Order: sequence, then structure tokens, then C-alpha cells
Amino acid sequence: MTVVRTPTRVPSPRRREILDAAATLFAARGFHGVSIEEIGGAVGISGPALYRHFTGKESLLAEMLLDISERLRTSAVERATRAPDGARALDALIAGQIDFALDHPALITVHDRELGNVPEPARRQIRRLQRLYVEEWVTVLTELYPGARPPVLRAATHAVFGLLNSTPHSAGELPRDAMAELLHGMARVALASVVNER
Amino acid sequence: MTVVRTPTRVPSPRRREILDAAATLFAARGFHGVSIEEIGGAVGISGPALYRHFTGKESLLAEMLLDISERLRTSAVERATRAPDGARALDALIAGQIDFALDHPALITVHDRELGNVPEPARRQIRRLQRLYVEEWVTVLTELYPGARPPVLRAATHAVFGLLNSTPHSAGELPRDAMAELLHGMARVALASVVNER
DNA sequence: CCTGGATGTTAGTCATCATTAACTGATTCG
DNA sequence: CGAATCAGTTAATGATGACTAACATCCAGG
Repeated sequence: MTVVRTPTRVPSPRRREILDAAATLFAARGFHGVSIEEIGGAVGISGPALYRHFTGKESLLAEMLLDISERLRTSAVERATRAPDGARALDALIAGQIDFALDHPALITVHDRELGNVPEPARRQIRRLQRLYVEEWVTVLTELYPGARPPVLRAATHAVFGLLNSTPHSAGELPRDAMAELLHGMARVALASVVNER
Repeated sequence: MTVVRTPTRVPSPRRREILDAAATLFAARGFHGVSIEEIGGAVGISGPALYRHFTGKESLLAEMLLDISERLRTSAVERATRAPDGARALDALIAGQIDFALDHPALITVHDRELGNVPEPARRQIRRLQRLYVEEWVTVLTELYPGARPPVLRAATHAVFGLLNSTPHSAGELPRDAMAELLHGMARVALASVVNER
């Protein structure tokens, strides 16, 4: 009945504001732990006014995850194709993920926590984008390490995501640049090590 | 008024059963996304019967996280002290974390998702155990790489936890043993790389 | 001017849910 | 035997929360 439409391509500033506030709240207490009233309150309007911008709480979450997945993937494609060689492409992917994780910790947190709460039509689409993002990494890695088998590279990629996305857990241990460098080095050698795996 | 008591040292099989079922549910939809009724249903009893075993939903969660944190930490201490040298100690810590993550994906998921929903008296205690667990790693790493500064080692440890705990996200990509080996290798070289960090 | 859309507001409504109450059947053990 | 404790049950209760309705304001453009 309800036609599945790709999210409005005119992201009004209000929508963004709401999505940002909701992300912070969801990251702290989870989707079901946050009320519509609270989300509204976080942007100065109250409760049901949100329904002027989103058709419901779930669709708000869906749009949030969809947006994150799209940003990650398109940024990855751009960076990878711009790079002059495989090694540089990998570095660009790593740097992109690190920047995103450090700049938007709440989005990263929600992104890998709340997929289970997205209703079905949108969930499939988000998964598709996530898969494409992983495959972007696998493609670059395959060029760089032709010996490694794709399932191994996929598993290693997921592991590196876990490593890079860990920053919300170790907030403030190190200044941002030092943290970025540290993570970049760890990710690079961790990926290089899979070459030696059978 | 309610005296904070360390969790009953006689873990009745019923309690464990309930905690296990609840962990699976919490991992899938989050603490607030699961009802008492559902948790009861998952173990064949219905709803309010849970109050014969736990004083409330939150205390159930608290006990769950407390138990996980304790198991991780005591296992780490045991393994580290048993090891003949620093390198072996680190390998033992890595292997322990991998085994736990692969054997209990739901517990791992809940452990780093739901701390924000634990009420205050217990939350502090859980954090304390988590801190001790991290410090166990930092101690071993310091012995192994005397040059590195503790904040860097702490950040690197958190990153490696993210790497090792990523398995719930990449379920079934690889057979268990291959996955364990892959993660172990990645973690080892990632940690070794911090030596070169300023 | 005045009409209509965009954006809010407050006051319901209806479900769901955590928790409590009151009651029942076993099993233990004195 | 009998009393108590254990582990359940079903039926309230009281909050909370998502969503809807009805109503207000503020422009923009004809």
C-alpha cells in the first residue's frame, strides 16, 4: 500500500537537525529507549510536531541509517576511484572511515546497533548499501593482495570496521590526530597480515 | 534501602537459562525493545514469573553485564599469569577474547551496547571491571613493548576489542577456526604496530 | 485580501509494558 | 502430618508512549 520512496532528495535543514539529535539520543539509550517527545525536545519543538517531517519513529530511523549507508558508500567509491594505485586507494578508504567515525560517533554507533529495528522494506535497502560498501573494500584489497580469497577479505574487512568504529568506546584517550594515525597504522598492518593466511 | 549485594554466588540453572535467553533477545532488539513477557516466554514460563528470580528488568540486565565483565576479567588474569612470557601472555589474552566472542556473540553484543541502560549503583561496578580488564592488557603490552606510552596502549587495546568483537557482524563468513586464526593474526600485528607510533 | 500550504500546539486515544497482588501446587524437612 | 518455601499462574494497576485530531500562525502568491 505505502509506496516505498527513496528519501526526499531535498534534505531540509530541519530534517537534518532532527536526525542529528535523534542519532545522539539513540546512540545513548537505544531506539526504544528514546521517546518522540524527547527527540522533539532536543530540537526545541515538542512531541507530535515530528510527524510534520517524518511519517513515524521507525521511518525516522530508517532514513537515518539509509543516509549513513549512502554517505559511507558514495564517499568510498569517490575516494577509491580517485586514487592513483591500489595502496593509495586502500589508504583513502581507511582514512575515510576514520574521519567519519571520529566526526560522527553517534551515527557510527547507531549504524551498527539499530539495523534490527528498521522495518522490512528499508532494511533490505540498507543492507544492500552496506554490502556494496564492503565490496568496495574487497575490490581494492583484491587488487592489492591478489592471492587472498574473497571470503577471507570480507571477514578481514568487517574486522577492520570493528577496529575503526571502536572510537566511540575509547573517547578522549588520545587527541584526534594521534588517534587517527594510530588507527590507520593498525588497520593497514592488520589487513596486510591476511596475505599470509591460508 | 535495598542493599546492594554482589550477585548470588549460587547461580541456579534457572537464572542462567533466563539470562541466556534475555541476552539473545537484547542483542537482537535492544533492552527496551524486549518485554518481560517475551523473556519469560523464551524459557517456557510466562511474564511475571521472572520476578521470582530477579528483582526487576534492570537488575536482570545489571547482573548479566556484571557476569560478563567478571568472566572476561578473571579469565584474562588467569591466562596472563599462567603464561611463561609476555608474548605468550598476549597471545593468551587475544585467544581468550576470541573464544568468548565466538562462543557467546549475544553476550558480547549486549556487553558493549547496553551499559547505558544499567542503573547507577551497578554501572560503576561494571565499569570498574571493564577498566581492570583493559589494564590487564595494558600491563602485558607494557612488558612486551616498554617504549609505548599507556594512553596509546589503552587506545590500541580498545581498538583491538572492536576488531575481535566484530564477529557478530560477520557471522558465518568463515569456519570458526579460520576466523579465529584470522582475527588472532590481525590483532597481533595491529598491536605490534603501535610500537612505531610516536 | 485571502487562500492554502507548511509548521506548530495541545488534548485525546489506544496499546503496551513493568510491576504488584492474590492465589495454587509442589517439595522439603522438622 | 504439616508448615513453609519455591516457583509458578492469572488478573489488576499505573505509566508511558506512539500516533491522531482539532486547532493556530505564518507567510507567499494570485
